[in-house]
Amino acid sequence: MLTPKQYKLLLFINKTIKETGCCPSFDEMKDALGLKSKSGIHALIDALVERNFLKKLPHKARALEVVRLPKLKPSSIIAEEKAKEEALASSSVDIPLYGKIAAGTPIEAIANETEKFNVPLYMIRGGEYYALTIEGDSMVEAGIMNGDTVIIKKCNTAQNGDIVVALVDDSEATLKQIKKDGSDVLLIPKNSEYETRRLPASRVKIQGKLSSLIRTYH
Amino acid sequence: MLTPKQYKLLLFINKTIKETGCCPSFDEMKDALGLKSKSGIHALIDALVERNFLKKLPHKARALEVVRLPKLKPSSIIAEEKAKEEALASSSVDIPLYGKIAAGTPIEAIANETEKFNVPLYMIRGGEYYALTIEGDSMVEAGIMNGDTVIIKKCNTAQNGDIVVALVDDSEATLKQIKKDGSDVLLIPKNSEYETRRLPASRVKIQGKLSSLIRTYH
DNA sequence: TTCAACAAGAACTAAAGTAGAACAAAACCA
DNA sequence: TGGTTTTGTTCTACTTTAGTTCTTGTTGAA
Repeated sequence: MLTPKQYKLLLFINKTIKETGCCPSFDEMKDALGLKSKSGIHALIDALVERNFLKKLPHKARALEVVRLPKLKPSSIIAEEKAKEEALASSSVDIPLYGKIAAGTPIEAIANETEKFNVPLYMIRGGEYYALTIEGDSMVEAGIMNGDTVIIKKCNTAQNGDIVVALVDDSEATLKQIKKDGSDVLLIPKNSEYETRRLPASRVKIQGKLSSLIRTYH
Repeated sequence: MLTPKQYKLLLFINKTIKETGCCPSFDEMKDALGLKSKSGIHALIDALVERNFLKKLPHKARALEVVRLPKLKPSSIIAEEKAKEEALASSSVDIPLYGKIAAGTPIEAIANETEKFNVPLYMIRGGEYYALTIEGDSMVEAGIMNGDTVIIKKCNTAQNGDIVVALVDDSEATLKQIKKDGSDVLLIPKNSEYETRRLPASRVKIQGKLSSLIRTYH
């Protein structure tokens, strides 16, 4: 309907008339819009008259009349709609569920067509995440049970004691606690029936860090 | 009546005018529809003018006016909205977080002013739920660790072997596995260092059943 | 296949906005 | 009334923004 300048001017004219009772001069309008010449105001007014928002008496001073204003939605409604949209956007997100992990195929091999897993947004702040389903009981003493879903934050490095998704020899992915021991890496299961594996660091790639865990009881 | 694109564009124009008072430029419209060229916008606008949804002043900038809005939505738009609604509905809800549980105050005593805890909707189907934070290690062998958050489904009864929130003597709430033994009830911790308690059924009220568990690592 | 809708990009044209100045009409004030 | 001030009009020149037109494809449905 209107260009931004036209709209701004129309509002200014309307406001001035409402407040002072008489309409602003061209100079006042150019100051209000931050212009240095009033010729532009003239063009804007012509456009507003043409679009039937203003009436004017030619060659008369301060003889403008606002015919109508574009009807806006109340700003409260706009704010409400925005809040709704934000709530929708910020509630939760889908992250890929890459499949099961225990010992077996590396994650990237399963990473093609996968399910999505919906998690609350507060679980995933800053970074890229994916989900895995736990298979086996090698981490039960860390409270990670068979069938649990774990949320993994992608990363390449880890600190001693972190529980990570480790890829061994580019072929076998597993979730274990990691510790560095010189040039070796220890992959520590949290189950006394399993044994810690010691591997040269070159054979182990970290594919992510355990970020959270979700378990559902039937 | 209208193609999905035409419908979307018309809505966008209407929304922009209603919110800002001035109508969008071709470039803004192409961005809003995710196009890379504004020539497509031109065609869409022509179509909308032809169908008498829009009026325009040719060769004028931002000189569009919405004549009317369609009462019928293109079916693909309806489908899209449905999908969106479903996504929203299936995303998540807030349930009350009543506090910590271990041994101590009954839940209803803490139930007054509480935090909210946001969980994905698929975790809570049919029934009333609340959340608790686990304090202590009496259930570690069931994979329930100190600091975990558990989602509890309210109920009054349980089956043998369920993990429940049990209220003893109306004064002490605890999360334990439950088993019935004649007129007695067994409250079984899942930690060999703790002892099973045997209580007459009359002293034990069930306040909910363990439904799911959420753990966040630092 | 053929048609209509859609998409992209470029080339082109027109309008909007900016500025400065000159001038004419009106408003104002002794 | 006449002169002064205020105000509105018009013109040119230029830059930026916006709209139009064309060509070339793609896609999906009748």
